[in-house]
Amino acid sequence: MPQEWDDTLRASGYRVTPQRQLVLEAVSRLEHATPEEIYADVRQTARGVNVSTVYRTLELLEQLGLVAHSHLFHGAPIYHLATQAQHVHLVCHRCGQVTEVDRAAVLPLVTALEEAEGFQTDVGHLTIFGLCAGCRPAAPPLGQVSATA
Amino acid sequence: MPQEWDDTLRASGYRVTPQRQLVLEAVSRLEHATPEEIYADVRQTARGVNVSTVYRTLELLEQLGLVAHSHLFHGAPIYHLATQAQHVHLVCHRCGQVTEVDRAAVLPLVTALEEAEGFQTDVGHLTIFGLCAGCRPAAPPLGQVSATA
DNA sequence: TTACGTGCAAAGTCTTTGCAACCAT
DNA sequence: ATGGTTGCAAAGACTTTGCACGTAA
Repeated sequence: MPQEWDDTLRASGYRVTPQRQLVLEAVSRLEHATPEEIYADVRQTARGVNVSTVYRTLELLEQLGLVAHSHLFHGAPIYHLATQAQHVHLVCHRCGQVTEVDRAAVLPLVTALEEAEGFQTDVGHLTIFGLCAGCRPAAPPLGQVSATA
Repeated sequence: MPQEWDDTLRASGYRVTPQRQLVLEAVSRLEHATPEEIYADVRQTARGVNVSTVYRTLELLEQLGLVAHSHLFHGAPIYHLATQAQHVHLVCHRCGQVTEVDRAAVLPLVTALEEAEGFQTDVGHLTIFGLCAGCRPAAPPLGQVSATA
């Protein structure tokens, strides 16, 4: 259903504007982007668009359930289409690489939390930090960030 | 070993100062606190301490592996003692309650990611969003944030 | 036509940085 | 004594807000 976004807007009493389309397209194209990146992307098409519009639009689109965000890095919210929300982000502490894994990978977790705590996990909002296959050492001590003195 | 923090500092060539002690105590006492909250707490004891010192100290203590932080809410880093790092935070979307569960609860996840992706999960950094037992409805549709129009 | 949405600029929040005085070692 | 630390204030990064004009419906 990624084509009826405009219906969703209108159905909720909001207007369909080029800015909103541009932002949604940017989120779709970039897949994982900060407001700033989305802003930059949008500007390549329409120079007039303002940052505040991007923020306001992202907020609206999130309210409507069209996009979602997670906090992958320090202070930078990352937006993505809600239709891709049902995956989990793996973020590598060392190289910063973001990998997506299917929600199936975390089903054992969801089940465990459900049983142990009665907690209903929001899988689409889940971000997992650690070391990716390429960065993890052979015998990894699960270390903290190495001090730089 | 929560008493040898000063040795850790000195061993790494850093000085032991009242400010650093106060910040560490605040993190310990508050358990889950933002820099702002830590600052407020520290000020109750020593009025002279400055915000920038709190930030600098948190950064240092994190480098040394004495404290750690996670991103629990919108843009707000939450600090806690690294000795309590090996637990997972469950954050309720509706009531905001933060629950801690033992890392054992996520072992199935860690194992699954290890096998499927070769990804080494940093359990201490893991924050899971969802609905807590008290907030989840009987037949919960895992909804987005409700629109306020 | 009507009022929702946008651009613009200013204000706000949170965090970082430069520098001289200060104090742990 | 000596250089790591701190306080202070200013700068920075990111996000929000007020208002008048533009525009979707």
